[in-house]
Amino acid sequence: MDVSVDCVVFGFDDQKLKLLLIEQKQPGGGASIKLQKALPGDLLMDDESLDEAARRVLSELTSLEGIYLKQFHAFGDPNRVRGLKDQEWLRSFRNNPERRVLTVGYYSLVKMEDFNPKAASFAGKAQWIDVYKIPALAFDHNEIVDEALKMLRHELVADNIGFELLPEKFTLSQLQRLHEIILDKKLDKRNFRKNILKNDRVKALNEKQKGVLHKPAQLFKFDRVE
Amino acid sequence: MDVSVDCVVFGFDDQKLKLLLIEQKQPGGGASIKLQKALPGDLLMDDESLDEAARRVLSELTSLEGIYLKQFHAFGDPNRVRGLKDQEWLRSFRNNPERRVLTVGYYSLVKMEDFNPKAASFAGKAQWIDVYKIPALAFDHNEIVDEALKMLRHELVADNIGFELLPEKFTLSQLQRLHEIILDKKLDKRNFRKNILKNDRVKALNEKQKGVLHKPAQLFKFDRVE
DNA sequence: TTGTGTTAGTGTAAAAATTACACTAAGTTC
DNA sequence: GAACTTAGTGTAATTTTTACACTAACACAA
Repeated sequence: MDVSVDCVVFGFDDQKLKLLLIEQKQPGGGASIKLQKALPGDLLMDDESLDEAARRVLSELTSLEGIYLKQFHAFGDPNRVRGLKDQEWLRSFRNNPERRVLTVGYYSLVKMEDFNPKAASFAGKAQWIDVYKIPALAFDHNEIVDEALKMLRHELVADNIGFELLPEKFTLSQLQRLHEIILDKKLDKRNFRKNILKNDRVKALNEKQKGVLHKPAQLFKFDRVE
Repeated sequence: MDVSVDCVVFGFDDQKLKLLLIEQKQPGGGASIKLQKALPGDLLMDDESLDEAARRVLSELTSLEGIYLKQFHAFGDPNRVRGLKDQEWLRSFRNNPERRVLTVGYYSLVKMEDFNPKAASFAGKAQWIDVYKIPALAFDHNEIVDEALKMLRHELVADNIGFELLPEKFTLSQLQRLHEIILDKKLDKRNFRKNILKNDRVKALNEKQKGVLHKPAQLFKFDRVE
């Protein structure tokens, strides 16, 4: 059996929660097939752990290091790579396209400003897609995305990991908007701020927002070291 | 690469939290090797999903159906089956003992009364071991157990799954003792009861404990259907 | 039958956490 | 300096959580 990892990479652009998807590679030789979008992922290499593989996939795609990355579920349906389009594609790229593939899902939080797919070397291969407008993906990737979303929503409130999706310096309004969009519900401004600020690792900076046409907001950072 | 599932099966005997471990099979042919205890598990069969495999392992071992069972983590260290004793054992039982094995961990909650290892057909192969006295296990099974325990502790408070480890009819004192032992801390009786009883699915029965030499306790059941 | 041992079962007041809610402040642009 | 826009702040009411001690019901022994 083959084993792969797939990464569900979340990003946030101040308006929408997005997902990093890749366009499947077109096989060489003219015979064009129906391409689908897919999660970035790869087969495990011989001497690589699951975490290493996931980190490799991420860094090959984005050149980013030190990104938030967490295993969340293994997907092992024996038919998960047996879809028609999936088989067509696999026949072009795998020695054993029929072979069963188990995949381990990772979800990852990226500061979107840190990665511009257009600028990356394999230009255009990857793109940020609105999480609420995901098309039909290859394999069982839609299911994997759904699970990752559940996980994200859960960890967002349980562990306050929202800042992983924001720039180093952020305002509390940004963070609140992020929560509201991910959880799809309005939050009370004052209560939200109280809640965030009781976390000691959220530090106010001596710096304000600039170039906005209203009262500039205080900037904060999240202190990783305790 | 091979893929297996391993089941961390918890049980509770009113005093201790226990784990179902099996003694590794002795290879035939006299050449006795050092045997270790291990988690029940098996390689995936060709057309079997992960969940199905885990359920099969469990039902082959205990003949029980409808047991609480949940995937919790995949373990993929490339060297996780390369220990000396592990290799020795694998050489006796596997065609490709060197082959890398990824395993997916499941944790499972069993009513201990439902399964007596002594009585099962492969008598003596399995046994209940105190979770706080686990010996060195085969492969990375100690690590798997540790992760499962974390998961159990978390779900016990988050989802109140304690009754899965108790008989159909149980008393609140039993349930409290269970919580205290798993979480390793004393709980306040009154607050504990309030907390449990605000869950509508915990139903008082018209029945009391019998044969105890003190005030008999009210029995409760957990209503699975909503 | 009475007393003893043992666990079951119950309520309340104090403290802490969560919720709901509305106005002033600080910038920008015209 | 007026208009616009978002930032930022406190308090009272409600809910949730905590701490805590005595009576009730049974078995057994005397």
